[in-house]
Amino acid sequence: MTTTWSETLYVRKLSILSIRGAQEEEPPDAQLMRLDNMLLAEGVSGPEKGGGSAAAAAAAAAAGGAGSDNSTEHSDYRAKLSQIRQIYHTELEKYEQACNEFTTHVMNLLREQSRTRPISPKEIERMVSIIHRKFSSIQMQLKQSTCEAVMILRSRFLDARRKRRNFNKQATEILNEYFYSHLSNPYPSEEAKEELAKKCSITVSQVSNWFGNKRIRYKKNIGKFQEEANMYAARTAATATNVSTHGSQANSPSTPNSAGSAGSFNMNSGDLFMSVQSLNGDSYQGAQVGANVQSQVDTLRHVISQTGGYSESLAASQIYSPQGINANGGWQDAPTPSSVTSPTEGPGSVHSDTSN
DNA sequence: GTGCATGATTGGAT
DNA sequence: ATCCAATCATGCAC
Repeated sequence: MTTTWSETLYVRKLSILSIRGAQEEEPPDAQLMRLDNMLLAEGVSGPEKGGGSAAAAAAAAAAGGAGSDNSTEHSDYRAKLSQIRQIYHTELEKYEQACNEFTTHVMNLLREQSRTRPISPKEIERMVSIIHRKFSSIQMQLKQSTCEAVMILRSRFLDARRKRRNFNKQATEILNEYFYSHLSNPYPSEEAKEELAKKCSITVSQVSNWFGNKRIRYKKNIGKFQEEANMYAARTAATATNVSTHGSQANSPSTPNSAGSAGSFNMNSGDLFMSVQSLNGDSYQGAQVGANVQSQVDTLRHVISQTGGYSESLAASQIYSPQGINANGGWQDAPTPSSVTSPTEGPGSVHSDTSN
């Protein structure tokens, strides 16, 4: 049995209630009072209407945030809560009725027995109290399970994951554009996050989530994202007109160049070879190089002009390791790209991308 | 229905 | 505090 989110959630909350009861540290009245209070607060046991809607409104407000479509969910919540409420009340009534019936039944029995043997009023009192205790424990169970039901209902409405909505296409494009144009270091600053959030009309933490997910998923399966990368790369290239002329220049030595353009983010595993292979397709090259120009071409040209050729290891070490995902994986090892790009900072406007 | 995509959450590492 | 990695729960295409 794997515990679901709702189970863990309500079990955590419920432990406050149930642990004490199990320990019997305090009179059961206290536990009963807690249950009663909770049911009252949730609007289950209180007056017909009032507390319930307040609790529902609070839950919906907490869950909905800025959402405007929570009215249906709100009514859904209310409907379910009133369902629970109804069940609770009918059951409670049933128990009370049964208790009364059973008490009178026992009283009648005792009365009958009193003809044959003497029965003290104390004995009657004892019997009645036993019956009442039994029924009140049943009642407590009912209250507890009702609390559980309300907890589950509430946690369902409070859990954001249940109302996950995909971001709209425009937002995704903006985020992807930023991601792929900052592929060498896809860690937006706080300000950048804020700006992206504003542009996409999402929250900053959603931006953070998105980048966290994107980085990890990109790294896990670079090959899968290659096409997407190329697409956004081409788009960025189209906007970066001033560097497009250099693209062809850097384009001529095919292998190192394609590796270089891809190298900044592909140095993780066997995926590298896959992506490099795909990049060697002539249709990709220009776009890919053009896309990365803002952050890469200057570095490339610098290295190329310095080495004068392609000493494989040298080129690789100079191009890949500082900026890209290194052998250990992750961009994390290059947290300050400025130190990496600083050698090339003089000739080119390497940081033009960050100003985006 | 099933499988993949995706946003959110959680726990651990730094 | 931020990030990564794993995972959850939902959305969506088939």
